[in-house]
Amino acid sequence: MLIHGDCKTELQQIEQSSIDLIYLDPPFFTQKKQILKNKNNKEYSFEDSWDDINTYKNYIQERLKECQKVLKNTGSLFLHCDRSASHYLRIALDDIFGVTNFQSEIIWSYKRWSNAKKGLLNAHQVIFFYSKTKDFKFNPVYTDYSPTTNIDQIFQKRVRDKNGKTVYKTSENGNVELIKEKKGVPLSDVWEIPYLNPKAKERVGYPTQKPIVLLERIIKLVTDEGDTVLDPFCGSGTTLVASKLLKRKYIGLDQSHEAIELSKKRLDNPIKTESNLLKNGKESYINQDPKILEILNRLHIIPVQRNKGIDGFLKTKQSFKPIPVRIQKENETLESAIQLLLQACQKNGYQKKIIINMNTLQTAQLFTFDAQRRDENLIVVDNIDKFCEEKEKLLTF
Amino acid sequence: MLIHGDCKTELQQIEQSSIDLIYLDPPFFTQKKQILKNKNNKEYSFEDSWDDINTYKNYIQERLKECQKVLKNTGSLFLHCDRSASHYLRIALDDIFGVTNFQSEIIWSYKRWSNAKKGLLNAHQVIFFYSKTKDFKFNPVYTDYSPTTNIDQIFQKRVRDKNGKTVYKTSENGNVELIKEKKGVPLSDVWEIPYLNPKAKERVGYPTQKPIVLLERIIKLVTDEGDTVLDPFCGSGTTLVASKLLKRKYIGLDQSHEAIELSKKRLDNPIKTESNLLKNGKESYINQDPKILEILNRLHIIPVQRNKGIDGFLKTKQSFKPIPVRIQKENETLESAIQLLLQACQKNGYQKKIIINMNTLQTAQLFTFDAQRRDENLIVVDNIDKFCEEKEKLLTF
DNA sequence: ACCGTCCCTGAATCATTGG
DNA sequence: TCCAATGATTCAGGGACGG
Repeated sequence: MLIHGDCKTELQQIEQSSIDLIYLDPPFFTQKKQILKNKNNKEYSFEDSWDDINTYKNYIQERLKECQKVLKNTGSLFLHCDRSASHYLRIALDDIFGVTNFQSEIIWSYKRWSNAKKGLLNAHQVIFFYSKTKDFKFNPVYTDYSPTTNIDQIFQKRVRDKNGKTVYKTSENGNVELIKEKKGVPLSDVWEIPYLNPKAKERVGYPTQKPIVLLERIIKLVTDEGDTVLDPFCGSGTTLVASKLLKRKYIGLDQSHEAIELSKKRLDNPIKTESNLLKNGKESYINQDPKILEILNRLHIIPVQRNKGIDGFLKTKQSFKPIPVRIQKENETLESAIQLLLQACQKNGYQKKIIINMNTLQTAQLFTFDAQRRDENLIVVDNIDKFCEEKEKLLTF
Repeated sequence: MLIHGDCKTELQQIEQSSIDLIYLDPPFFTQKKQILKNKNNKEYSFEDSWDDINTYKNYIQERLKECQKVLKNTGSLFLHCDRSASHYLRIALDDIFGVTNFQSEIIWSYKRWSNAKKGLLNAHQVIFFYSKTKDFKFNPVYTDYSPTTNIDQIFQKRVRDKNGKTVYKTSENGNVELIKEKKGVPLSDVWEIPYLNPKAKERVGYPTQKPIVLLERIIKLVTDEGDTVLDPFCGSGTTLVASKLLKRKYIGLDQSHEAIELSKKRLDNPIKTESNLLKNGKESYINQDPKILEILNRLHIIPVQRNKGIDGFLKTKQSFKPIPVRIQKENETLESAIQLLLQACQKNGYQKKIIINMNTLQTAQLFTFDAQRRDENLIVVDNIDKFCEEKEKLLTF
């Protein structure tokens, strides 16, 4: 739904406690008129000059109050701003939502073309995350371990010794005991997401347009399919497009008729730039050979950088499992690959180990077993594609 | 110099306009007593519980006013805080230093062991950077280009076309014109610096201890050798240790006698943890061979990821120069290395080109010249170490 | 001295072209 | 058809300059 008008009055028309997520991207108090042209030279703009900070503060405050009323008890609000007035906005939010409902100060950090400024290059904006109550809806997101994490070790069980100190548990035979799975690292409050590139197709010519991926992350975090998302300053409609792509209901408000028209057009034909940087990003895998990494990636294996014998650990949809994998290297016999893997696993009690056999990629069968290998709980994968298909099933052993 | 006492009164004893940098790391308003034990089980603590936010605000405000007075006109203040009270602190700073002297909201982001909290993992703290006047001292820091940057291109000159649009300049013969030098990417306001590891040698057992590298970055940014750094809440003395290591004068204040004693001890025997993450970090160079990268690094050459012929561009202490370099590869004759480099340089008007000859690393002479190569402005470097030594001189051609 | 306006800057990265 | 190399475009910018 798209509504043309000032959100202060329009929000009063919306049923109370009916919205799951409000994302606001109001003027930032830059004290400038924000102008941009689209590809057809049509100009879009909005005014962001104010008499003083108090005028601005009151303007936002009035609207935030209305936002609070329409939120469900399980709902959340994300307020996007920058250093210009973030401190005043935060105080207003504390006031309206209560200090205890402050959840996060999210930092959106990005690389950006630079300029001649004396001092540091500004490369972040701030998003305040408040919930209406402590019972807010939240879908945890887990990320990969950093390449520096010692993945061998975090799978080990821990106990407290007699002094109450936590130590890694070792069984009688000197082996380490392993925990079954790890979910990964909870998403942090610093989000590195590429800035909307000058050449991106996603750009529509509206000033200060935000990337769809940023909005998708927010929407997924606190809503489910079918929930309702509201953006009181919808501008070019990024929030609404992201909501639509994620099958959420959406309500967009804006004072500018042009913004509403533009949003309508975008919703009919949503274009989203797939960011390669975001996809491939920092997993710029330091030591490993690109070919090997490609295979690891295809098999959803988390790469290990610091181990002679182990190339990675297996990952399922939900978690990492302590199943070490080695891919046979180019100048390496299958036997020596196996030896290296087994050596690296020696003192660790891994239940299963996997070798990817690179000699036999074309064979129809999935596995090769023989007696000795079965004893060692070693699986030799002969057909990567088949393994890929059936992995989820196989991992429930 | 170390002074035991409340900085409010002690600051009044310090000469006005005499300090180049103040770094403060006051209590964050966590409403908890901060306690930690060192390796010998000695307990350090400080109180961070307050009646209300106003008591806290006043406490800090009074001390910030004294700080402002002792700063030189060219001086700067860095206030370290976290989300608990950053908004109130910022308002106090705006008030005391003036909005126009706000320089940056620095985000110190780090990876951290996770906890079970519902919501996002807190993984950043905030450092506000204010200058006393607009004429503050600032030593720019430049970082490497992103691997995705088209370095070939950004060396090209640009002009405005008849429509006033900026385009890259092309001379009559179709060649591109190049600008003389590039400095690199200005340091941004988001700093990814590893959190002080619980096991780091650097740790002395004082709660909320900050990493020395963080302080070093701040100190280098706004002071020179011989300048004076002041820390009114010096705690374990990290600021002072960093100042000492960088040959700055230092003044440390703290109300806790134990903190002063600890600082004294640390200053006598400073231990700094070298962070490999920070050193190797993002230079996880995707395509290039690690051996090649090591050589590039040794020669202070900025790597190019996306070019068949060019391995990197030369970097001096101050800037990058558009001088392409190729390192002869393992299975490559010198002649074919030269051909590849020349080919890659064809359309670009590079003045000089450099080949690193990997066959002759032991020879005493630095260069090989012959007539043809001189015409092509090609220098063949036969001795890397010698080249390294004399590079700065040679580059002033 | 202050404000608005113009003009210059520069790295990032997606889209397009080329092989 | 798919990479790799090249090109285009940007300014929740920022300083200089003139009224």
